[in-house]
Amino acid sequence: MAQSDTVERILDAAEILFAEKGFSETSLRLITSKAQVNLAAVNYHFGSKKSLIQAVFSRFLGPLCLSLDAELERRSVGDQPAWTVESLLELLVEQTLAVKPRSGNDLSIFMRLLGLAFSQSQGHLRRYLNEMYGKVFHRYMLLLHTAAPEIQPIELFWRVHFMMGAAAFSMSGIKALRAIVETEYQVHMTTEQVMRLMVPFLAAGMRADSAIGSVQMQAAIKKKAP
Amino acid sequence: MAQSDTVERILDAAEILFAEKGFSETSLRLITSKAQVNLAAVNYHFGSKKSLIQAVFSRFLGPLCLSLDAELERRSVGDQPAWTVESLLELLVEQTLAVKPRSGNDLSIFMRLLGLAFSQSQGHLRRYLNEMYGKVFHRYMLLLHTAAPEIQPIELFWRVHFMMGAAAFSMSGIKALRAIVETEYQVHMTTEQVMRLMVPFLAAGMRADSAIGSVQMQAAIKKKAP
DNA sequence: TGTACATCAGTGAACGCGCGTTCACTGATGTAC
DNA sequence: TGTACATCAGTGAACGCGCGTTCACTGATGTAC
Repeated sequence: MAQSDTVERILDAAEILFAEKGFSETSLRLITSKAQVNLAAVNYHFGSKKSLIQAVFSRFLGPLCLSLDAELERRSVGDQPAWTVESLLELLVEQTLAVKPRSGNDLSIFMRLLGLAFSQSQGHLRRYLNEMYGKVFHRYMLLLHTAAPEIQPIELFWRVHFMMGAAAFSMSGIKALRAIVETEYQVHMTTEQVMRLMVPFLAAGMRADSAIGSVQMQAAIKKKAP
Repeated sequence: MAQSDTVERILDAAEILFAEKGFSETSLRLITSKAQVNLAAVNYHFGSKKSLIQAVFSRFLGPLCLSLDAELERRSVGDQPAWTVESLLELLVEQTLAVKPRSGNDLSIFMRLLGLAFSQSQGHLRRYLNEMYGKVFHRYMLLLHTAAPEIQPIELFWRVHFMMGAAAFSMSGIKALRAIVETEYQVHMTTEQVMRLMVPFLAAGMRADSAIGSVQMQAAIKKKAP
């Protein structure tokens, strides 16, 4: 290899393999052989497998969060129309779709990685993502709160996670699911169309009547001493 | 150990450890030392680690699917009230909660295991679960369709998967999420309360206005020759 | 009742294997004088 | 311009470790005659 595209090649291979098999089921030997680089190159460039995992996430979450934050900033000045739940969800879809063409990879890879970040017990990864991107996430959460002020913050928190689950799960298995749709209903759908199908589903869920009151939730609330 | 509670002890330990760390991150040495049995006992009683994983799932999914199927059967005869989306979701929650007290384990363990079944790439497990419990799942899907006939089958298909995603995802990370809620909002919530919070969210999503028309989806539909 | 054998749950030690990581080394390129 | 040295990306082989699995064995209990 002339000069260093090694780092990019490792990231490309790792991204695909992690999405396919999970983190601990993907060995460095598998990654380096797919990337056609030396086994020791991962530790040379990244230091450890953990750091490689974090780098894979940063490569696509970095630009996404940057442009998402910029867009939120842009619309926060002047007399822009107020955010609605739908427009916030659509913004997220737009921004995600815009980041996609980076390496020609299928969008489902990013979504599946996102799902893994939550479901696999990689404590270091959750800490890293929270430290790096927690601020944008929090800002987005606040806007959702202003767009749906009738939902209590706690319920909003859970609903956001229900949303993320629906997205991460369906997107991560989207290849197999699209195949089923194709044979079962004779309809071909793109990943983008599935994402757009998700918007009204999620928006309706976000706007649903609160369940907090009807679920004897209040009894469980304990205010801690300040 | 006098006589064989060894099998149960292994299952108890494996269940907890799998839920905590995932399948491949949990070694047989960890399981057998927690269960206080000999390392070789797992292979003696179960044959392999894969079979142990399947046995862990069967122990709680078996009774759950049995009683869920029985309940669906019971309400299908005579002039019972028709199913609604909400009542179907609530039935699922009730049945899941009813199975829980088996060994005094926290419900979140079962939920996290269910989440792992989808998100970890254990092909053998997905095949096994589909073979064992696919029939009840299909029956439940059909009832959902009769409860929400205004949703086109394709969109219903996707919405069911959005639902499963929301459930599997939030439940599989529930321990960490509950901890966040506790520190951030000073509110303690049980897994059961979170599950009940999910019902109106999912039901509203299921009932949302169709997006198929407004999403230029029609243009993509291609009818295949019969 | 006594003996021989079969069954079965469980055991302890070892097996080979693939893992992440390390380390001494190479060879190309840049820099100082 | 020539030489000595530094830097840096990359390499090949080996390291020790923990893994799932295997196997010969034990000791208690049941069964046949």
